[in-house]
Amino acid sequence: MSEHQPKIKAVRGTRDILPPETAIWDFVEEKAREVFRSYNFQEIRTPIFESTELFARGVGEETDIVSKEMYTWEDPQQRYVQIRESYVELVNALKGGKMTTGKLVPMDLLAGTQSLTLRPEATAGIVRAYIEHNLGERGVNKLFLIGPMFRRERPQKGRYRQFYQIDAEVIGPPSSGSESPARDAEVIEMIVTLLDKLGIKGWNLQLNSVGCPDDRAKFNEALRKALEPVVGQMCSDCQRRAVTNPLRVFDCKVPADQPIIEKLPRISQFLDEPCRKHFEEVQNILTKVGVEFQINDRMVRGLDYYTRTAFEFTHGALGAQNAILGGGRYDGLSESLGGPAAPGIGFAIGEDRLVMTLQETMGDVVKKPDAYIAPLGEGMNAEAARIARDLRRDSLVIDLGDENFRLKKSFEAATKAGAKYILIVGENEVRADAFALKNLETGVQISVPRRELASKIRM
RNA sequence: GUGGGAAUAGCUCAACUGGCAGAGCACCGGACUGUGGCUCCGACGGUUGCGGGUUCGAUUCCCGUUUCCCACCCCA
Repeated sequence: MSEHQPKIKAVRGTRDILPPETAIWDFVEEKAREVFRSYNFQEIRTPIFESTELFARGVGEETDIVSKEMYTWEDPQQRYVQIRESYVELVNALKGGKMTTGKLVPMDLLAGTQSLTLRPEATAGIVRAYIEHNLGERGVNKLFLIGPMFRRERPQKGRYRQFYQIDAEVIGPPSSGSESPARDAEVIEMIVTLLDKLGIKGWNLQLNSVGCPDDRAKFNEALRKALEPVVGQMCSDCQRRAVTNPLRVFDCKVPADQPIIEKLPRISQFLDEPCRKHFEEVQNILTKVGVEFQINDRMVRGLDYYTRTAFEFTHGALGAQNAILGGGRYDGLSESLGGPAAPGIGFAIGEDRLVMTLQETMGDVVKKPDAYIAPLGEGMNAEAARIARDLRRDSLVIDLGDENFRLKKSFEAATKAGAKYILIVGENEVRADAFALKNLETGVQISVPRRELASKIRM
């Protein structure tokens, strides 16, 4: 730290997650892995950046995410271009010089760059990997992914430009049963199990079916027609929505608009027979397994790929960003990315928001040291290191001081670290090969022979 | 992207109408040279987010800017 160098800070919308808060994050991720494991999900890790086209085609060009929130850049492809140029030179020299690079490579490669994007969500990347590695050959895939996502939105509480999602997907060829309502119900019930294990109460599950693309087209049409005569009486937001995205009218919270919205057509009236039965069966299973939900036929989800089942878990005390997780079915996504038919359903938990709901109720998930070793006097660091190594190999959590500390300072450090025991390693102890072990909670101190240290500390 | 509020020590916050920038906690040292928490004493800690303007004088008023918070939008 020198003079008046301006401090470099975390950039807008990003943040450091520091201890002890990181312990809560570990706790959440541990529980997630444990629960997912019991439903036979396996972890997948995909790259944090992908080709821009993946999200444009997968998530949808017209969504807010793709149209204005992605971190996208042109990535130089120099080596590729150099090889191409020398290749062209070579060919021209041999054959008399008619060849142009335009015939060799696609336009974006000719320009020497390719468009890349930091992933704004997880599903597109997972489906890309599913297609790329022919994962459908394995039958149904139950996958989960934990990691950061990036969206260039204006930050506020519970909304960051780098945020973390815990994502899970069930995807496979239709013959594997991936289309079954049983999968929808299983995934939702799994979430409830996870929330229970995390001790999160007061959540609310909203459920809807957004039908298949045909249903939605008809619904959109009907909605437009129904809005035409009444939209003039609605709030300015709704007037705008009626033009840009009529579905969003249902998000309106203006009291005066509610009677009008109540009378608008609902997606539920436009579901075709298979979609309707599918949705009924999802509800049926959820009811049987005792998962409480509310049908909300006003809930519309913002990503283009959703079909049929859509759901959202909300939690009070999160402010305006009250959705802790959301998900749904995406039966046509694989095809739209050039892959085989691969119906799927998945969800993404906003880990930042989940941790927020936990922070209040959570006491102490930090693992405190079992013992603090206090070397006392010259040459004792080495002796202490040896003992620490033995105890740690015995799976104990050991913190270690320094031989230059006065004993008082070692005690203070041990207390601050929250250690259960302090172990003094001084000349007297080394000579006797027995060490002073004091329980910092009870104040009881005993002398313990070297070989009994681990078992005494464990008590 | 739009609108509103805020920013002072590591943390939580004071500072009247424009007049020497402070407290509690934390941290470090001492009282106490091999025994912590309690107590007492002391020290450290700041370009008042940043840049400009008004003024004899700005943490305070004005303009700009950055970041956070709240709401919109949207979503996890």
